[in-house]
Amino acid sequence: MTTKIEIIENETCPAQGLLKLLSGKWKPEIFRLAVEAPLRFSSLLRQIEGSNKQTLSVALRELEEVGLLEKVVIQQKPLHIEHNLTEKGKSLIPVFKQLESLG
Amino acid sequence: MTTKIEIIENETCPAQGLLKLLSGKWKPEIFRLAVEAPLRFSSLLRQIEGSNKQTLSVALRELEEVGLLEKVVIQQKPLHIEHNLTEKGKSLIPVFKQLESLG
DNA sequence: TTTAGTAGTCATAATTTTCTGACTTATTGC
DNA sequence: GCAATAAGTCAGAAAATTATGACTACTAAA
Repeated sequence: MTTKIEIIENETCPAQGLLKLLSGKWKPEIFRLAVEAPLRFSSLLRQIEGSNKQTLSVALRELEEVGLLEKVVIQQKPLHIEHNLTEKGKSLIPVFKQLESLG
Repeated sequence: MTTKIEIIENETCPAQGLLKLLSGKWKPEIFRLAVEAPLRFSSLLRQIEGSNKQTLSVALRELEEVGLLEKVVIQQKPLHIEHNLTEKGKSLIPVFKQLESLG
């Protein structure tokens, strides 16, 4: 977490950046759930047991900052907020699939 | 680091495990160098600037514990120790390549 | 014999990441 | 009005990760 995006300096390992985007205690889980369906904050909090508001909030923000998720405000009566995979986020799905096939 | 391998419990995200193997400040870099050539502790320490003995030592041990690297003692006069990619380790190379092609 | 290199370990310290609980704003239902 | 849900923020505490410096054991060279 706190993936200091501003300091991308001396990035000698090209895969390291991407790997960092998905490191952090809950990010892979968040990503997996995002592949299945749009994310809602409060249901995420219920789905990922052991997690907490603060960390999920920061993780979502960071995943958005690096362009893997995007926040969508659904202008309806109760005003929903969804966090969806972006195209960049979707491009990571095959990598995930590959990781899953190993293990 | 300190990838508590014993506690693999409630692993709901299948890719999370693999992702964790390569998370940690220096592991992706170590992995990348291991793809290029067998690793030697002291040269690794020189190659990865900003790193330190302790962390590298723990990272190497953990990468070995999860079966991505293997320690090979070369019984020659000055007694060398090499850390090489295992088959499992090699199987991750395409995933790395994919990660690099994105970014 | 003193120095240098390899390959580490150990205890402790500093830094980062994650967690807890209180609090906020807005809307809906009773 | 009062409680509940959604979607958070904030400060501070706790836990995990990473870094530092000292030290070990062995070999080899000067």
